[in-house]
Amino acid sequence: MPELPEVETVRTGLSKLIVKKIFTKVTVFDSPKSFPNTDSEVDQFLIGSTVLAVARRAKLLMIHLSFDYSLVIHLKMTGQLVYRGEQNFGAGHPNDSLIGELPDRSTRVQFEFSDGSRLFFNDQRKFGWVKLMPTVEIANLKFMQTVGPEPLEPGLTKKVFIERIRKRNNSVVKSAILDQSTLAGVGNIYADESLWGAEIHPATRVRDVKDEELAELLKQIKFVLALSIEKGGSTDRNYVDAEGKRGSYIDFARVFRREGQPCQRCGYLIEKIRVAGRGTHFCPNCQIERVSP
DNA sequence: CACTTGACCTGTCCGC
DNA sequence: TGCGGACAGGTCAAGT
Repeated sequence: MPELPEVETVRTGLSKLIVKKIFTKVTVFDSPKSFPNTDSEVDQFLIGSTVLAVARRAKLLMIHLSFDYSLVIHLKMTGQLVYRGEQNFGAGHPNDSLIGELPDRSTRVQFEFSDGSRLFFNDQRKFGWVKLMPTVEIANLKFMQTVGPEPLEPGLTKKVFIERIRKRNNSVVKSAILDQSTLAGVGNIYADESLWGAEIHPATRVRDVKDEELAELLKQIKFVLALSIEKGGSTDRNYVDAEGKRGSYIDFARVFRREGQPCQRCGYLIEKIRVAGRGTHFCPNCQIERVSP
């Protein structure tokens, strides 16, 4: 579930909630995959440390700590990072929260701070992970060495984007933009949304897409990601922010989960097919697949 | 090598 | 209502 806008929303929320807090206790309900560190590493480098900052690169979250250590977190499909103050219920109105009292059966790790507040790492499908490591080692992670540019950074010009995506000329365009080494942060939702915006059929080979269409695709990717960050991300089923609240991008989605509904551009009914092994939503009238001769 | 497919898990929904 | 199968937003390893 969490793609760039969701992870960025969690990052923003956590920045407001946990910076300067001091870790006092960690309870791991499901190791080693969720949290592979040994007790002695945790005692030595996490307990007693202070949160300096919360950062993001692609879909990875990093909680930087004193003593030059960091917690690195990937939410994968169903991961959540939810903060709770001293009272164990969601922030705001009860309706804002998708989840009840914590920990619950999806809780993998519980972190406690010196002021009594807590941070929960929940993950129903157990694909996500949390790892405590020296901050300097983050750059050596294989993922960090291969991941492409941030789509919302000014450095990602259309020239750079076209150059990178052309390396996947033989792939279908949806697969190429889902590839984190092409650019960072696009997942299934925003792939479909941006391809609709650029009027490109998701199964078109990259080689059959013109440069100016790729430039438009990049523009649409930037647009949908920025819009979604503004809306607090997409909550399809699982995703919640650091306060347990849902995001509202889905209300603005043009194709994702809108099969059978009229296209906002032409009125044809949105269809759902499989492309690159993923559920794919598109308009069969304004996104026509082209095949090279 | 470039690209696609299956595996990792649990929960939910749909059809019989 | 019960049960089997398909499917779910990400990434990697294995296979073609």
